[in-house]
Amino acid sequence: MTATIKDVAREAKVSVASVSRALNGSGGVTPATEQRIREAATRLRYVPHGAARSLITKRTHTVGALMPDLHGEFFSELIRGIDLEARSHGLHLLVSSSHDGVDDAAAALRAMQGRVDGIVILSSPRVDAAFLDANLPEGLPTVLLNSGVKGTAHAVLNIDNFAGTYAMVRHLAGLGHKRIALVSGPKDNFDAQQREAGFRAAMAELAPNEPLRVVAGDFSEQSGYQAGLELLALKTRPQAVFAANDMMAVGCLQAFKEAGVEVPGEIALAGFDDIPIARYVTPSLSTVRVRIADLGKNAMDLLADLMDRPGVSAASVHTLGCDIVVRESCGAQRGAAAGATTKKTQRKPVR
Amino acid sequence: MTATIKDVAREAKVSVASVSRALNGSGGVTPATEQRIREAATRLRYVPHGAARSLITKRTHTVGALMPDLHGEFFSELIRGIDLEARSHGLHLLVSSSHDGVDDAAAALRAMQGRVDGIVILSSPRVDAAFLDANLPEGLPTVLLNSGVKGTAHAVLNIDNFAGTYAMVRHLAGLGHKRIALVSGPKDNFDAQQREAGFRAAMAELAPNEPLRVVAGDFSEQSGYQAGLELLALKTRPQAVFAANDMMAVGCLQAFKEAGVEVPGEIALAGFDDIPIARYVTPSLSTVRVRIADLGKNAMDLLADLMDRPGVSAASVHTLGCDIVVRESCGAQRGAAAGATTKKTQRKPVR
DNA sequence: TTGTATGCGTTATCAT
DNA sequence: ATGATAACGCATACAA
Repeated sequence: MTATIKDVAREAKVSVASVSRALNGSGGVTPATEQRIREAATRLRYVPHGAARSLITKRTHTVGALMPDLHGEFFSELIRGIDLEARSHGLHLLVSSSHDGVDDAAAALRAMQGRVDGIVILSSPRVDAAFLDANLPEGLPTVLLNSGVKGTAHAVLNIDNFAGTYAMVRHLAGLGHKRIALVSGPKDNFDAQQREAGFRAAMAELAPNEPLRVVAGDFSEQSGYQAGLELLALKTRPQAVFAANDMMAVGCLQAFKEAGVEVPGEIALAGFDDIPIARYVTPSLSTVRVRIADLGKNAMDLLADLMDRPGVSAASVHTLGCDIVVRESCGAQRGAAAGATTKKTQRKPVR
Repeated sequence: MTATIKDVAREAKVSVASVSRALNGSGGVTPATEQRIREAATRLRYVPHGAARSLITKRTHTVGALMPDLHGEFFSELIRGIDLEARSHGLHLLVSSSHDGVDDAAAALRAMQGRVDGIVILSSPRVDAAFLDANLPEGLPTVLLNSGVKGTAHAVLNIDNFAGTYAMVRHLAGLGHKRIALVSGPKDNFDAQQREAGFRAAMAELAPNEPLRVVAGDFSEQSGYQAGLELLALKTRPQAVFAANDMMAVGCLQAFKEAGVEVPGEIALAGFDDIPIARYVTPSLSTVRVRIADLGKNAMDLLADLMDRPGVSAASVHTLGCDIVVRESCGAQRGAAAGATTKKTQRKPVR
């Protein structure tokens, strides 16, 4: 904070250029003088001034993470995955979370100018293609997470919602359940859309003669509870319920419990996400596991890749596979058994 | 990323100085030319280069957050609280989490040099007073979270573990339980130490004739499970168990369930933290709630305060109160009832 | 009101 | 191998 390169130069009786060379290992400096310089540096507790360095270097060794206002496990695990991998690439992490409005996000993005070498963006309905075009500096390496935006010039990494849902529906069908209902998520949410698509595709194939039962939710526990009540009121009750996320499944479970309907005895239940709560409810919840930290790690790897070779077209689409986790709520044999259902982080370049 | 202040100056046909003045509102510029400059700036999508600006300004408008490798709710809520409050102060957040080793943390701290105006540090056994003295740049505003370090030159903000524990023990005692056992946390963990101290103080006062039953845990669910088994094996079983955190309480609960011991009928149970899982286990878990986001918010406020007036001695100790949350596991009437038990964020300057 | 010139701390270029 | 010195993009003291 206080000692600059000049101080070190004076202390070691050399020029600032030599100090820079010695400390950066650029070569061209006698072992003897390097030794002297290093000693002077530690004696003065010298640490290069990041801003000054990046001004000339054009590199901040920092990546930004832009995400909406999230609570809970998803956020922390994602950040954790990104940060861990960033460190292993020698990069730091500038986080800007908790922004809800468009202008809020835009301001955050602008503020990252000249402070980051690349950005990971977790999409939300508000942060779409138009927004990015308008606010993202040209040429800044960017990775979009869970994004529906197509045909952008950016790398996109998605959870394999479709395959995960499909696999779970197949599992339920394999247990003999044909009347499977879906509790869907918010209409404008990308994950929710894909999960519903997966559900419809699976049902069309596995139970083509069943009428589709879809009741709308919004990813909240409360909406899951409501959906649970609606489902119980149906003339012909479903044999199984697939909720588009775990929180809604938990809400359903509560509704079923209060109505005295046994799970999985009278009705099977499954969710999506594998939040920590899933294994602690009674009965424990079968679900589709998303390895969130891996999502962050892969995003960071993708970004580091883009940063390494600038100018190259970044457009590509990647997918992170999910596993299904069978617990008690869907009536199968109890156990940790998890079948890998979707290919791991398969890469499919967009044309 | 590409347009600099010079480009704007050329475009608006003025000097760079005028551009700077106009865009920073330093005054001394005709409304007409200001208008012209602003238009040129937006046309060129000009955004000031952060590094360059902070080089001359000596201000980065960024605060750092240094924390150990944490999963889950605590991390995310803390970051959320800090980030939210940072934004309202016009500050950005540079996160460095997930470091476990001392040198790892030291490197992270060094890397923040010249990139932040202040730091929030979540202490861990490894990050102690000596570490901070050695690695913290002199004069950099710093707030220590959940730290046992005394007599440092920094502001310290702690959870009121002592009072929270005391209040819960009092609640249990008020329910008629006198034989209360403690499942303690890691010996080198500051929170765990304070919670044990609170437990001992409460027992000394509320059940002075009872022998102390303390079984060691390490904050993990597994250790709680083990502790639960040990407690069941005791000649005289405790009437209530207070676990130093919720995860251990959940472990206990599992042990009790498997042993066919009813909670709260045969044994009452309480935890600490109020993690989301607490309300979803059966029976739901009574616990001491820590408002983690508030912890982050207060830390950020403290830091902003320090940053505002430099040079002033920062030494001070602050405490964030907790509430007890009564659920089913301790046998009281069901309900949300939460009594505020400890003073809110009281301020006690250290001499 | 506006422009010129200097310096922030560093790396990179070019002499020596 | 080492030292001057010019950038980097910006804010500001000073001159006009």
